[in-house]
Amino acid sequence: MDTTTPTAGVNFIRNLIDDDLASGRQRTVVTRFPPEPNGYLHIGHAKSICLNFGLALHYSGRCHLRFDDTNPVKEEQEYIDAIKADVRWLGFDWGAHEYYASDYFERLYAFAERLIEKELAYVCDLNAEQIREYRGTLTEPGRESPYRSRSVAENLDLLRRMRAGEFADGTRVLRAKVDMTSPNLNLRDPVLYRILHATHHRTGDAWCLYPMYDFAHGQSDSLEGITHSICTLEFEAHRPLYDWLCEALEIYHPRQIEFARLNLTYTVMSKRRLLELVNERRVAGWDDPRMPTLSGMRRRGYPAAAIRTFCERIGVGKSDSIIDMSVLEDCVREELDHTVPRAMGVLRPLKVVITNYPEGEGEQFTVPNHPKDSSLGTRSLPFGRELYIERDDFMEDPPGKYFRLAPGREVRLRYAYLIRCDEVVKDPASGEVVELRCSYDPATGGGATPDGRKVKGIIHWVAAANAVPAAVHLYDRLFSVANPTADKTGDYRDLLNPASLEILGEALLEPMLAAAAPGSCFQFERLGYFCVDPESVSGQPCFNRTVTLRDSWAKVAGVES
RNA sequence: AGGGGCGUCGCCAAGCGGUAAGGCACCGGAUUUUGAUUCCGGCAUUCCCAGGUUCGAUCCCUGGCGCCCCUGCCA
Repeated sequence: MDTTTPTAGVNFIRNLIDDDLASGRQRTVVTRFPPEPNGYLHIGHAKSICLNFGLALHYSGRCHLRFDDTNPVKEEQEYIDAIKADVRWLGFDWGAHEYYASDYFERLYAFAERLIEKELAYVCDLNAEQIREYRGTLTEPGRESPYRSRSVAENLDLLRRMRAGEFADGTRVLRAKVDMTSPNLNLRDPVLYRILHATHHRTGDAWCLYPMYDFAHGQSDSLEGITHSICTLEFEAHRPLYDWLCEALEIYHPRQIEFARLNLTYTVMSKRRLLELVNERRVAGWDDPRMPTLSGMRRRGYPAAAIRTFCERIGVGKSDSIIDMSVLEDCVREELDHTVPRAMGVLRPLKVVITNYPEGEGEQFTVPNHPKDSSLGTRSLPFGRELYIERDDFMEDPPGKYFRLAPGREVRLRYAYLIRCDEVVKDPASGEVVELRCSYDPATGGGATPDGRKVKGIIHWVAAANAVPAAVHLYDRLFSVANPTADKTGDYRDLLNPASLEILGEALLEPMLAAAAPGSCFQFERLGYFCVDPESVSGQPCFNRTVTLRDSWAKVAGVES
């Protein structure tokens, strides 16, 4: 956590908690992260996780992991497993505090009977459509259900028979008796329980009656002694109901606090849409490196520490916002720059022959693995007469500020020699440049420049003799517009970036990279950060580009073209 | 004349009556065997608008304007 600025980590929620602690309203802080296991976690969840677990850490309290599993038709064990793995990977530990709303089903049911006994709930026989009609509209009050005044005995009998499975799905619900004329629609006798003859991933067929969010979430919070129940803005209108239920049930009453959910440019952040992308095969899966999911980012090579820094940096507020992707990328680069070893890799190879270098010979240069952190050690880099350089590092007719290789020009081969381009060999048929014939200055080995001559261009390279062939996946933004869901009349899927994935099959890497372990990350000098794909096989590695390096040349070149 | 919430630099975000923090982005410039990193410097006389209270208002009051959320037996 950044402690260099006095306001780091401070937000309105911290202020509210400080007040609660100072006034004696609370003595400790207990938060919870309450995912529904119906999809994979994304960076928006990371904001909530960092907030809730971060608060617990800051106040020496605790944070529970609670699965909000009240809708069996959408939830699966697969999601539970993935969510736990993601939270752990992000660096948080819920200890023994792993809970499930479904573990409270019996107690929740008892709460329902208590509400009926207090004449604050009733079984309603209206169907879904009728309930909607009776609810009224935003500007007109609703009407009371004809079943609203059933006796306690009848309600209890009906609810018990509902639980016993006597009635079909949709035929009856349990409703809270609040106020059908409330301007807050959530208070117009909200549904508390619905009949669902569905098998639950944890409770099996024990129940055919399942509580709604409003009758499960706050009650679970209460049972667990949550002091601050932090959720996103769309639940603000539910808070009066949250409060009403705690009062009606006369149970411990946590405080609900709402904050703005995270939005990021060039991506989408709803589980519904992410599920669509997965199901419609527009991406390779939940962990596709282009996805804003934690599993996707992990596969992409984003370090967990970078995501934590990001969540700290963006702050917590109540205004709808959309964070620029560059903020996240900056966090990723910062983390990787400090921690990751450098390597040489050529993505789009162009053959270079050093004509004055002795044939059949070679040498090894000992080079540092990190320019500033010597603790990362050194490695040996082979050099020889035949090399490969990046195609982008040669231009036959370069523009003004280009200072890489061109006919007659001299550049430094990083950590090796100065070379001059003497001749350009082209494919006679296509005119494509296929080889460069260069000469080197033997006095400039290992970076030396005895005569002090100024050579601005430094390019990366790989010796042909022992280059490792590799596949490289280049990832770019998933969508081609900053806010793909802004236009409500269009389909966000039409805005997918067709160039979000580019597969390079002919990259050549330095020998050391052949043995790189899956998941390990490197900076390919001058190109960006790359990590070994988890499904990569040894000897024929597959690298994912995590993020490019900042490229001020690209800006200049872009302006000139 | 439904209710709730929000409006401080291009994007986030501090600020809580005493005269606009910070980050990202952007623009310079220095160092550099990565056009990277690092480092220096620039970047809101102004806080949605209009009135009012006050010696003094981004912070208080009044009235506008704009955006978001709520009419699932989803969460």
